[in-house]
Amino acid sequence: MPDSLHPEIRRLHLFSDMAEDRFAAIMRGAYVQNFPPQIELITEGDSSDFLHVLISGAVDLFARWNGRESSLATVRPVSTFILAATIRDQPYLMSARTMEKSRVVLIPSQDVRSVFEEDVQFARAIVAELAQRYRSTIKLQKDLKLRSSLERLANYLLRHQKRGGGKTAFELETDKRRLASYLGMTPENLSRAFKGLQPYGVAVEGNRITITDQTDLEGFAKPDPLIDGDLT
Amino acid sequence: MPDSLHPEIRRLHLFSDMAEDRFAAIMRGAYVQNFPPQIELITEGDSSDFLHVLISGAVDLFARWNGRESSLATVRPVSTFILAATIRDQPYLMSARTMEKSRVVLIPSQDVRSVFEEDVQFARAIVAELAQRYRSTIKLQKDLKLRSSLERLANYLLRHQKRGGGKTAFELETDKRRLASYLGMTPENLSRAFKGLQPYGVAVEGNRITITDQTDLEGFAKPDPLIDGDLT
DNA sequence: TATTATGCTTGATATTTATCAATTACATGA
DNA sequence: TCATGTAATTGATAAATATCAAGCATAATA
Repeated sequence: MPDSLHPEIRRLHLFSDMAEDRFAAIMRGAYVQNFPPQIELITEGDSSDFLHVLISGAVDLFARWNGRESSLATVRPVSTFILAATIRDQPYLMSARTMEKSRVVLIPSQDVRSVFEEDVQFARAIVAELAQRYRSTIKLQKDLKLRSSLERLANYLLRHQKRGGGKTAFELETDKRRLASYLGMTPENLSRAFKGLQPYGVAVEGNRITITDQTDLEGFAKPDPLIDGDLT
Repeated sequence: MPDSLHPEIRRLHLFSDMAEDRFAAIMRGAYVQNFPPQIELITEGDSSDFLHVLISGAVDLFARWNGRESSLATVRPVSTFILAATIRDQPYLMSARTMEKSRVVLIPSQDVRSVFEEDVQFARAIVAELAQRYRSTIKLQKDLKLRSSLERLANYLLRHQKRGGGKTAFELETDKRRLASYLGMTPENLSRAFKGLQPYGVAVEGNRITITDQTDLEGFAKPDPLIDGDLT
């Protein structure tokens, strides 16, 4: 793996505080791979041999059961995924596939676990990361159980808008099929949900969303920092 | 707080490996409280001043939004709750209320965070616990997004049966109203769901469930270790 | 023992969401 | 440029789930 990638990975909160030689040790065993779009990187149930770090592109984390499939999260660079499985040395609970051409660093799980035992800074960083992710999934659960599909979409749009800098118009960064699955509905109903938000000030043109009435949409969506917040 | 409670708490994986003096330090600042049923111990949004350890009784973790409410988890003794909020020093995402008369140990969050910084064993235990809980919520999310309400109930019953030793007949340990909320449905629909499982070998008599046809029920429920497993 | 409160169940109906079947829009490559 | 495949939309219908209104148990209380 080229050393030129080190700084990017090092910048991740997970690795930023660890001792230099430990970091080097972890990087020695790691290697980079490039994947075309729509490649299944991970299949749920497999043993977690590698901690993955997405360097560029995008990855969809999803799950299957009884012939059905549902998208659970999107990974965007630069960030790690399937940390919990790696740490616990247990099978992956989610599958992962590239959404676009992606570059991924694979770190042998055994190395991660060893360094975790030795490096206190690293252990702490892992705690912070896990706690953060745990809280994110709790928020998702609240979103799913407390809101209707229309409300979920409305709040998704507001979150997305905020993350993009708060501009009135912005692009969806995923196809609608996947967005529907992520929000827990069918593509058909997502289409109808967009129409349903029109009266509240949402205009859709392909992947371009325009919030024509911010106040109205927020009035309907009732965003809550304990569900939609980035920081909390 | 009476020292007699120490062994019970010490037995928790979270505290079992830490140095004796650190444990003592944590226990010094802790105190016990007894609560009657239906008391709200924690309200989401509040700052996380205490790590809670349930010693006896039962606690419901739930969330509210826009006048609605949904049960997210049940805490049974002996175990901690709201660890992630404590570690991150961020507001609670869930509210908690006693389901029955309960005894709770309150450990100042500041103490937990200090010891977490000093004690490597403790930090590791926290990692293990958080990773475990994270994986549990992922499983819940899969349950919720991939299954119908009837399937969720069927699998819940099978999990519950297993946890109770696998006997043909067992008791629900919560009122049906809460169970419905936990499973993401209305009490009315839970009633109907029980009836809907009758043809698959489920008999209900108040809180007593009898699995009259294990094979049939499992054939319908299709339990999956990656959703329903305790260990994975 | 009667009485009241509470939780649970049932039936009727409404709403939400999914499914199925076409159709349209859009991008890709021959 | 046209052909072709894929995604998105639309309409019609079905299924799942929620709501509303009684009714029926059960257990606590007077």
